[in-house]
Amino acid sequence: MGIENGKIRIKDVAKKAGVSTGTVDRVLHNRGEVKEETRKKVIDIIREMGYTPNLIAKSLASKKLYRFAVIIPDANNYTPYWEKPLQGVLKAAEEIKDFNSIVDVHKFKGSDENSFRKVYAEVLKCNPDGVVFNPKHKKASLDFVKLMDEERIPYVYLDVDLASGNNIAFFGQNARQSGQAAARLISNIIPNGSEILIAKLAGKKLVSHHITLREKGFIDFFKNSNNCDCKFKSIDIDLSINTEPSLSLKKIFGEHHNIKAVFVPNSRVYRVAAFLKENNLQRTICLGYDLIQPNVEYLNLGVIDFLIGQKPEDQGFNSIMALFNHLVLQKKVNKLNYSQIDIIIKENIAYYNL
Amino acid sequence: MGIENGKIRIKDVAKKAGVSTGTVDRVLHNRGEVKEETRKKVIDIIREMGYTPNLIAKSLASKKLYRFAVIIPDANNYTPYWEKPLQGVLKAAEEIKDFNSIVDVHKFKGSDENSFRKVYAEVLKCNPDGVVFNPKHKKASLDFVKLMDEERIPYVYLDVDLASGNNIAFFGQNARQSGQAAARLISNIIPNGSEILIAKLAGKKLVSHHITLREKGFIDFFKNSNNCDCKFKSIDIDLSINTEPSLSLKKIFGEHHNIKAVFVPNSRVYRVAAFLKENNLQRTICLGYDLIQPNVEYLNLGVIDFLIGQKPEDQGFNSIMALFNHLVLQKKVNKLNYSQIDIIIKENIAYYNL
DNA sequence: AAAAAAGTCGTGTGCGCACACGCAAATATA
DNA sequence: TATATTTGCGTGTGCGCACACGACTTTTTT
Repeated sequence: MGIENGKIRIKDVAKKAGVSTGTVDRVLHNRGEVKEETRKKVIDIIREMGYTPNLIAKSLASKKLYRFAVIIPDANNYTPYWEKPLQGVLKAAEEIKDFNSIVDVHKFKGSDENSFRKVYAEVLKCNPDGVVFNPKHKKASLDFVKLMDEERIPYVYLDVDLASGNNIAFFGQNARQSGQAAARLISNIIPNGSEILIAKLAGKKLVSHHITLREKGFIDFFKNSNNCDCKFKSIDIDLSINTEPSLSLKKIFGEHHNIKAVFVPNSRVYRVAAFLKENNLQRTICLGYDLIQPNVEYLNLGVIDFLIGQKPEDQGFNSIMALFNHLVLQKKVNKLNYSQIDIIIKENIAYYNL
Repeated sequence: MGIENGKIRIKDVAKKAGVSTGTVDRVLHNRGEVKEETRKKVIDIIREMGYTPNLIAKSLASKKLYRFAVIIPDANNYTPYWEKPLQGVLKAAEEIKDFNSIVDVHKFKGSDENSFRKVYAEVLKCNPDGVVFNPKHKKASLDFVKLMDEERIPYVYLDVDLASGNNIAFFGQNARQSGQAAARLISNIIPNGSEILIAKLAGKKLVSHHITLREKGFIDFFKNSNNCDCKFKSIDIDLSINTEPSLSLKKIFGEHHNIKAVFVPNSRVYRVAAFLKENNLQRTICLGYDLIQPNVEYLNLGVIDFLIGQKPEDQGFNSIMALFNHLVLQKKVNKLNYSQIDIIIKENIAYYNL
């Protein structure tokens, strides 16, 4: 190391400037107590020698402990999905822990806005240096964001893009575009004039913005494509009713005999797959979202034909790293970060589902 | 920091073991000069307290400079592909440079075994601490590997798996499986009884093992699938003849009128796409490999229907990180690392081609 | 003019670890 | 028994940086 290796240290700058390391340090951190004249000189020499701080040493010497808070829905039987971003978050936590940075994970009940409000109040009390959160509850999230802006706490959106606020970054999928990709895959396969079922399965009647966008992209693709005149049948299925989704699906398939494909714009596609299998409808093309366990099983059985993936682990990981880069390393981070739209079939799933 | 923050330091271990930090250090580095009895005790306490070294401090204190060498084919007009792994390598280099680690990139002429031999001789002279290389030339690579084994230099295979040698890791695609994925995509679309053209375009008559495996996977899929009786026509096209590939393709399409799909098991698919476009054969399903620029263009034009990607940037990046993890962080690294088999269509390419 | 305050700047210490050095006890050699 | 040699271990220093402390100079106040 040292200057002979091309690495300029504070010491080298100080020597050349004819001052002490302390003075250079004060200049570097804008901590004042330096005569303007010497400050200028030091700055010049810093530039001239191309000094860049050694991040390793910087981190070791710094007593500042960075605390990052993560607020995401609790993974449960209905939404095992959120385990994946969590994995990524924890991996990031491991990776930055030697840089005086720790990550606290807070979970809220996905469907419950008040639960979210309660959690963010807790988080604010901890005075975090940065926050990653899932702004699925728009109103509450806007309130949260306002508070963080006041306290100048930087924050990152995960999975959903609030589209307003001073977030330093967003990580998630371009929902509309993913619907278009899904449409292309299906339109490749089914004959002209087929019917397509769009099945929106939700915990309650809550169909999220996300899902709407996916559907929109899906339908738009067919609209804009000249050689494909398929008919759509879009239905909402309330999974909190325990005869569902069987009830609704039976009815639909009974009434429409030309349904060649089912598009499920969220991760509950395995519920539809179960129905298809039980009723010997495996030849119906079935496409849904996310590589959660039951979906993967039906894909391997050949009941689900395609899954759209979005690397939720990476999203979780990158969210934390965005905060870290912004605050600790003071690197620039991209604001809009769309994940890949992964197309998963039986033959390539082994290399995604790690 | 310190123990009150849950961070166990050498000092803490030493105190609890009733020895000095020096002794703990000797135990940690297996540097001997410790009585077996105390060694045991220290080891136990390390485990008990869950000590993990602070990588930051470790790196700062270490005077050792790690040099990694990378040996890959030179990217040129025929194989722009190799720019991608290089990008990943350079990104990794940037990321580890504060950890006393530097990366030297050496290029050889892809088609020339002697060029490869010359380069590896140079590399060995530099006494690298680790090597990442592309063992496309089997014989020469085996010789190289032998020399490295003698010098106990760890090495990583990139893109091609030599299947012998003491490599610490391999990064690349499962070629056979990627052929299967390709087959599924095509078989979904084309009607039963169609003909499928398999066009192997190569610089000379050199068809690599890679390509053979992709073809094998492709054909096997159809064999094992019961409801698909397609006919295959497999041809080799020598691109060093400058009337190719037009000449061969014209002939084939003239003789076979039921070709519904073309499978090109490497990145030269854009040459076929150009032919299809010129001859108004866009309706033929066209599938090939790798997201190089001309391929991407034809995908966006709708001439190429699918591309199979393999994240070569990640492969390059991960190869270096494997060496780094192995040598510097002394973490375990997986030996066999198959990349994802990315399925790329017009609608999702924007999120892959960065 | 003396005392207080403010403005500048150098020095020293510690972050957690690696490693050189050297001391003391145990063992070997004479 | 005296003298080498080995074995086992503690101490000290430095990696590049952040920051506290104190010293010295200049300016302000009384």
